[in-house]
Amino acid sequence: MKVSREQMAENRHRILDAASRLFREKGFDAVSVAEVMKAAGLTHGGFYGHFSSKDDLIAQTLAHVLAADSGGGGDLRAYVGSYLSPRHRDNCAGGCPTAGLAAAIRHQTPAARSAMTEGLRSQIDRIGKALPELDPADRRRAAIGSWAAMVGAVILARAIDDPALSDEVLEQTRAWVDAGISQVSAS
Amino acid sequence: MKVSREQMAENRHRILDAASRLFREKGFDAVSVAEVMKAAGLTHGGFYGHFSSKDDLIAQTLAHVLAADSGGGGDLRAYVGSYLSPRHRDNCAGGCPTAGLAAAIRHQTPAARSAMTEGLRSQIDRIGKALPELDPADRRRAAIGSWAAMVGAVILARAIDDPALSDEVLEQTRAWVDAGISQVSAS
DNA sequence: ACATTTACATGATGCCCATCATATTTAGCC
DNA sequence: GGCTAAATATGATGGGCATCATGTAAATGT
Repeated sequence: MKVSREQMAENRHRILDAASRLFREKGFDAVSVAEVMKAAGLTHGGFYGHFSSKDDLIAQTLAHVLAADSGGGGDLRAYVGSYLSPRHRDNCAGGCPTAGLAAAIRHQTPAARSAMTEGLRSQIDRIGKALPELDPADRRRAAIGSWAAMVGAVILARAIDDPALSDEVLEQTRAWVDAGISQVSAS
Repeated sequence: MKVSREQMAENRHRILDAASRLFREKGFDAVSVAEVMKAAGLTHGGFYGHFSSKDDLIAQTLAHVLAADSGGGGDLRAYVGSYLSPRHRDNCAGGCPTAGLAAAIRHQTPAARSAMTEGLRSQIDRIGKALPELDPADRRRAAIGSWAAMVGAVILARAIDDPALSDEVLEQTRAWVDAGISQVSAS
């Protein structure tokens, strides 16, 4: 059955949101088109009315979720603390798409890689802007280094089965990043 | 045809090596059992004589390659420099299995996660041992923070399509880690 | 030497999934 | 209000892949 233009736009949005959560939770390969559509409250048939392929869905989902990902707007220390928390580690589906998906993007289409590139660029800028006390060169270095450590720590913490070590990876990285952004210029 | 016991052991080793390279290059899902066997110079039929399932192959491959991964044996700065190099970024198949596979381990069996846990533990120890000038608490923090940043930076650098930004992520992270391991105690 | 076991090859089997074909219903326009 | 086009549903289709079944030949032990 046909639906209103407005309804269609909402459906499209629901598909992207559902895909975003499912991809972060289970990975691109482990999620079927039908599963995404079902999670969006539709059936698999209408999929190709919205997207030209699963690869297209992946690319558009990435652009969608990376644009929405508003990182360190306020206090950087608080952002780092919540990013490197057990709560975030355990919340893949609702968590940072970079931590959840970056490693898989190597195997995706150019459009997906391009979306990731823009996402990374703006994230580095956002973190840099939260470090106004540093001079520009140190600021960029601190932003990139901190972000790499944050993403790496969450990926490592999620990969292992020892909860104590996983917690420790998060907490030590948090302390390490905190120390780093307090005293960059002394290198 | 049957082969000598020695030949069989060599075949098994070749399968693990081929799987290790292919998994790092293309990811677990994108590599078929038949492809691994072919890369090892065999056909798919003999596979289940060596492994009970593809999941079993994944777990054993991880244990194999993580045990072989001798990280920062010598100079830590040199290790960091080669790890965060364009050469390593571009060499997935022969590069660090943690950078290539850690993010995918979330979706694997408990045996695979367990192998990853032990691999991380020994890598943290290795890096820590390369920082003898620090006192123990700082040493562990520096080892974990540095390793998280290294892994995260390579994953990010591999995920994006802008070579200049990719190079910059590696180089700035290298400088950031270098600075961090020079002056941890000042937090 | 021979029997037996065993490692590997060839050749199914069955499932899952991306994508396509067709039907149905209703929104959008006159 | 009726016509047309569009959005979604239901129902194929075809390929890839993990796994299994069976054949074959050579290594091993007596």
